Amino acid sequence: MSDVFKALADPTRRTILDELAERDSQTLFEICSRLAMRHGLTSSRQAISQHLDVLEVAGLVRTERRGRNKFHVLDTTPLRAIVERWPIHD
Amino acid sequence: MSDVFKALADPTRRTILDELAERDSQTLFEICSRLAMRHGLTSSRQAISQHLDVLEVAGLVRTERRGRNKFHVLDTTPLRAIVERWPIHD
DNA sequence: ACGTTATGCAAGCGGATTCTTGCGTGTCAA
DNA sequence: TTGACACGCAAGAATCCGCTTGCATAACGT
Repeated sequence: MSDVFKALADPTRRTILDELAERDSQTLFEICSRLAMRHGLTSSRQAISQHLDVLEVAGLVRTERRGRNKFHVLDTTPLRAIVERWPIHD
Repeated sequence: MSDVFKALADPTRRTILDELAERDSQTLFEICSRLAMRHGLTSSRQAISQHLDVLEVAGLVRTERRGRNKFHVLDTTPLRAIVERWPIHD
């Protein structure tokens, strides 16, 4: 549970989630280039790879290997616990 | 926006939000003693005071001074943006 | 088989965070 | 007015995070 909040605490990781929300099932290289093109991020491949590890441990990203590629898919179910923990009033 | 996630990244701060969700409008001393009694936390008064500052900057806690007391109330409206940013499927 | 491509692993550096420590300020009660 | 109480401020130490750097591994094309 703590992993989810720590994962969301970094702006680069939140942008990665945005990118995966737009286009699901991307490889690391796709994510790197699209982050640079569309979101103006200049992070290196290794940095983004480490961010994806954090997101995967938090359960916000699931992965699937095919050959030498690793595809990443968004999983927002851990976010449900946030809303259930502290009810939102109007 | 980033302040909200950073505030939620710390387990002590999340416990403070839990405590304020149970019993709203508490002073710093009330929060300190109830965190120790009911949640088993051993943080000092200054540490909790700094945590409350972080939560207030994030907009998750609002405060009101009366005399020498400062009352803290929970505000969950910043959490709405989280759910709206990445839609939750079933 | 060989080079290229996509990714993994791990040590180290710099900056941010958390907590402590000590003192300062304003408020209340007697 | 005096002392006790609730809280604020700020500097230092220890720890944590994100990033870089360099090398390693495995799959694909030719």
